[in-house]
Amino acid sequence: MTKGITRERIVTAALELLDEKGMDALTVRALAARLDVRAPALYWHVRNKQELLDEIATEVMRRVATTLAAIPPGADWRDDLAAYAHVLRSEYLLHRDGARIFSGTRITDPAVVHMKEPWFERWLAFGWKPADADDAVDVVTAFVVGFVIEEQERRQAAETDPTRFSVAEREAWLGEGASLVKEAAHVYDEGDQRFERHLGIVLDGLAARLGR
Amino acid sequence: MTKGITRERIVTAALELLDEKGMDALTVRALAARLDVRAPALYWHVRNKQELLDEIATEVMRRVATTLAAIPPGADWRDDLAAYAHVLRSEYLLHRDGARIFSGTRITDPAVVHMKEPWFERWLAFGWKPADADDAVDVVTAFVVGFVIEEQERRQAAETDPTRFSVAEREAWLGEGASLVKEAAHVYDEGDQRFERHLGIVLDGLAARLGR
DNA sequence: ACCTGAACACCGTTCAAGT
DNA sequence: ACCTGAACACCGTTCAAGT
Repeated sequence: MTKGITRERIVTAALELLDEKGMDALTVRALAARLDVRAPALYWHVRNKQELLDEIATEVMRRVATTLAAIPPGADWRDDLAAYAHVLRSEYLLHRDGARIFSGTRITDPAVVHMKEPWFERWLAFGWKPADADDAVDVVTAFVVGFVIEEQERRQAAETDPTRFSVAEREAWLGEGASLVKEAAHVYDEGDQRFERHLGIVLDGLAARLGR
Repeated sequence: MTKGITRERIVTAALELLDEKGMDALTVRALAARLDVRAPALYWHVRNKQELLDEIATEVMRRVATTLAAIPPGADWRDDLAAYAHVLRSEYLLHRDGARIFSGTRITDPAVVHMKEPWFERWLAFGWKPADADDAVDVVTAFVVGFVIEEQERRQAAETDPTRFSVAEREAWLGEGASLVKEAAHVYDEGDQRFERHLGIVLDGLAARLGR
């Protein structure tokens, strides 16, 4: 009870560190320092850095699942999946490089996976099969992951090099030609609006395949 | 003309190294060794490791664009986008951790972006606006990125821990309950078939929104 | 113009030893 | 059971110096 390092405290501190300083600064040594301990101490609680990352990713997904469980269920699967997509994106956006780091996650806690069950139950009532529910969740997840990776990359690039994503600079960089590509760039919108529209497209696809 | 290190040769060697040994082994020093040169030499050709990664990602996207340009155009936008999705996934799968590394790409060569133009031209003939074409490409890209990240993660995990993704082991790990989640896992399919089905869903969404 | 040697300030991880 | 000190085998990057 002197130091009281636990897996929980390690994960919490790691997320704080990540948010404050970014992925490159999330080192075993820096994490140990934040917990007022020497680096090798962490290896008593966690096998290696990969396991640490798995643990962090699991915590993030636990927050997603918990947030969702607290939301009143929607009118149909479309509402539910939209809510999932929004919460997942929000949680990724909360953490620097979130989508990159936390996607392709090896969840370490079965309880987090169990939290899918109530959703599956509800969707079956709409006539889906378990495999359909699985497809739906995975298609939406893949889309959100891809979208937010691109989104966060863009934001970071805009921070370090503000000229990079200005329409004018981009046109100069593109040089002659590609007028349609340039025209598209002119009406390019970012953030929530774009996400909403693209998510709508994906959900429309599910409606077409799995029926509304 | 003694060593003849060029940006091109560096990128080619980096891709080889990545394929053979994986992402962690793609170090500046190992890359230099492969080119029969000392590490600092690379810094004459490339500003830093991030720029090197950008250059590699650009080469990968150049290959995607080149492969696509060599394919006879499809009957409609759906064929075109399906071809794009397939080529993108294939190119990612060719390289270890490909989707993770190459997504959120900062393309360094305008010529690669220019290669989108002919596709945009064709799709406008189907009644799309440039912004629609942009949305379509980005939604498909996001989906493919997310799908392949998950796919590659799964494969890697299966390599290092073959029991991890066996249905029986997973059920044991899940413990009691979550019967629908387990049922879905039973009929889970991997690889091409799953990709085809999920891509179909996304394309259906585009059809619903942007019209066939 | 292009490359090397040497150095700096770091990494993740292991392991004997301490309490 | 939990943590430290010291060490190992690395990193990316800089920079004076060489050719």
